[in-house]
Order: sequence, then C-alpha cells, then structure tokens
Amino acid sequence: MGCVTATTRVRLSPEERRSQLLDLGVRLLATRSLDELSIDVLAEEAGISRGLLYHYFGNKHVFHEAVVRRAADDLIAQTAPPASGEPLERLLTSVTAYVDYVVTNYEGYLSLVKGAAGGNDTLREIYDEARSALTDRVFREDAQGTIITDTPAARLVVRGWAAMTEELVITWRADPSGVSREELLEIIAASLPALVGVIPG
Amino acid sequence: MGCVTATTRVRLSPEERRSQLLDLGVRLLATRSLDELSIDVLAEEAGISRGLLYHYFGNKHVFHEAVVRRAADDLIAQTAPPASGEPLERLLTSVTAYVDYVVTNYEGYLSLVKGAAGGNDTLREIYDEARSALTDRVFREDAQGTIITDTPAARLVVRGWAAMTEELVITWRADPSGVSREELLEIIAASLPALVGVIPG
DNA sequence: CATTCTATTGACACCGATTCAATAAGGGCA
DNA sequence: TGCCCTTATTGAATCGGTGTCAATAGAATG
Repeated sequence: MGCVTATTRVRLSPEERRSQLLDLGVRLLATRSLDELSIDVLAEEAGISRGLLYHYFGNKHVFHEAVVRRAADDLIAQTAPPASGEPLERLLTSVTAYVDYVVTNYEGYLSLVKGAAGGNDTLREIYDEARSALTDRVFREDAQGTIITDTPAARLVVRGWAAMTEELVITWRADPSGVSREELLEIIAASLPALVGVIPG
Repeated sequence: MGCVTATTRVRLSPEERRSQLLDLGVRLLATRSLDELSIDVLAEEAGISRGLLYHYFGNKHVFHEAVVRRAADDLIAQTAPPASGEPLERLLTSVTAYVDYVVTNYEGYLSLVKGAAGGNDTLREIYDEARSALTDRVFREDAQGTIITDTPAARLVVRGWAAMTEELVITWRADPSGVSREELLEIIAASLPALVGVIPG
C-alpha cells in the first residue's frame, strides 16, 4: 500500500527537491507521454502542491525541458564511449551501449524521442545534443587521425545515419522477430562505412 | 482587408463543410504546429462557431487525425510513381518528387512530421502509410521481378532508409549550403543499394 | 525558546476543450 | 408565392488543467 497521503509538509533543500522532481519526471515518462505528464499528475505523484512545481520551474514547458534534458543526460552517460581504443571500435562500443539502453528503457526512451520530435525547438536541440554525443566522434581527430573527412555532405550523411539507427532500434525493439541483436548491431555498424561510400565528390 | 466578419450564417452541405474545414486545417499547418491548431483558431479562421467543429469531428484528436490524413494523402498523391518504367527508375522519380514536395511545402510538412511523430498511435499509423506508399514498391514484384528480397532484415533496413531520407531532406532544406539538390538526390538514391548490401545472411 | 528565512501551500483567475438545447437557412411542397 | 420541415449551425454553460500570489509553517540560528 505504501505510505498514506502526506500529513505533514516536508521541507527539503532546493537542490534535493529539484532533483527529486526531475527524477520522478523521468521515471513517469515510462508510463505516460511527455504531454500527458501534467503538473497535476507530477504534483500528485510527488506528494507536493502544484504551486511548488511552479516555484522551481516557471511553467510546464520549462519543466518538460528540464526533464528531457535529464533523460538525455542519462542516455549520454550510459552510452559514453571508452576513453581509449580504435576509433571504429569505440564507436561500435557506443552503439552497442545505445542499443542496450533502448532495449531496457524502451518506454521511457520512446517518450523522450516523441516528446523531443513533437516539441519546440528547445526540446529538439536538447535531443540533438544527445545524438551528437554519439556521432560527433566520428569526425573528431585523434592520434590515429580523423575517421571521416568533415564536409557538409559527410555531416548530412552521418546525421541521416543517426536517424536511421534510431528508427532501426525502435522498430526492432517493438518486434525483434526475424533479426537477432547481433545482426542488428552488424547492420548499424556496417551502415556507416557503406553510407560514407556514397558521398559524392 | 478581406471580408468583414460574417454577418449571416451560411449553410453548406456536410461534404462541402467537412472538406472546407480539412483544407483550412492543412493550410494552417504551414503557420502553426499541430497542437497550436486549436479549435478556437480554426473556428475563427473558418468563420464558424466552435460547436460546428464538434459536430463534424467529435473532438480535437479526431479532427487532428483527419487533418493529418488529408495532408498525408496530398503527399502520397504528389509523390505517386509513374505507372511504367524500370523499377529503380520509378523509385528515383518518386524520391525526386518527395524531395521537391518537402522543399516547396516545408513548413506544412514539418508540422505533419512533428505532429505524427509526437502524437498518438493513430497519427503515427497514418504517417506510416504515407511512408509505405513511397517505399513498399521496392518489395513489390512485377514483370521484371522483385528488386529486394522480402525478409525481416530487409524490411527493417528499408524502413531505416526511409527515416534517413526524411532526416536528410529536412536537414538539407533547413540549410542547403554545401550540398546541391542533385547531390542530395544522388546520396538518397545510392544509399538504398548500399544499405541493402549490409544485410546479413 | 524566540526569531527569521524561505520552502511550501491553497485558493483563485483564466484559457481552451467539450456539451447541448435552442436557432435559423434553404429546399420542397401546396 | 409563402409556409414548413429538416438539419446545419449557434452560443451559453461546464469542466479540466495551467498559471498567480499572498498566506503558512519547517528548521536552522542565536
């Protein structure tokens, strides 16, 4: 049954409260879509008044942005590439972590993607950052040199590859029949060089 | 200045009225996003009462679905492939029409995509139909035979290719610098065979 | 234990979605 | 031509969720 509805008000430090609300927000994304995540629902679940949410986040949009940002940070952290190793191998490790992240956090990830895709520019920008964290490194040059030459066409293609990867993972997770996890990873990994090969010029 | 605000109520046949409201809805998508397309706004623009919208479409969701369906039908009609010709050439013609459609109807198309992506299952399904209209033919076998063998992995890859194509076109249209329309078309067209090549098995 | 700072509340104003009984356009019939 | 009758259309009332703000009460400090 859990606790009874709050009797005495509890006073937390702003950092703790803010963090609690954001965590709860991200957790609730597994159950509802972003715009079903109303102020009412969150206040109810958190056991606080609606007014408190408006105290910490000026309005619903700001709150949504903060939640999406936290979810994106989760994703970025979980798919961080290893510090060392072959550039292509590091990318593969990252992609594998991404696939596994989506598989385990499917519902929440879906809400994140849909919310960002359907939302305002700010939301899309936040999600773009997460994508870039995954893909930008193919342009970053290190001791071994750059993997892909940085041209407008190459940027475009890599961005397209990221969109394709997202679609592949989401679709596969919804119905994995006929394709194994390893085959999926192979498709994604092999796609990037295959696509780079079609860049004109 | 246009006409003054309606003085006498005009009575249309249900078909005419319904059609008028849907057309207006699609047209307004070039200016606002789907969820900024409120009942108030539409009624105002159409010069009718809010109640009438509820008479024709039970609620806002249903109205939005109908608008998206009409916009998707537009897209499908405009990108219909020629009846005859080489399968691959027919696909290229379709893709070219798709690119040109997005270029000219950019704002409205963005609203369509965002609305479908961020919306409920019904909305996504409608948009999926439009995508399928563009891509399914690569599996259809005709006199020349099938272009791509129909397997779960192939279905997945073609779906990914469609998502990539959408991302490429939208991104390119937002900032075409550095890549010409012909190069874009070349990238998209060459991508499909390149991706089919990475299918395992 | 009193004081003070500020995290937290609850009541209220407001806007858009939704309902429904009342209204009137306009085609058909005498 | 003028009445009638169907039904397209309206407008007022309701409801649920957002956003505002002065009032309330933890808890740390002296």
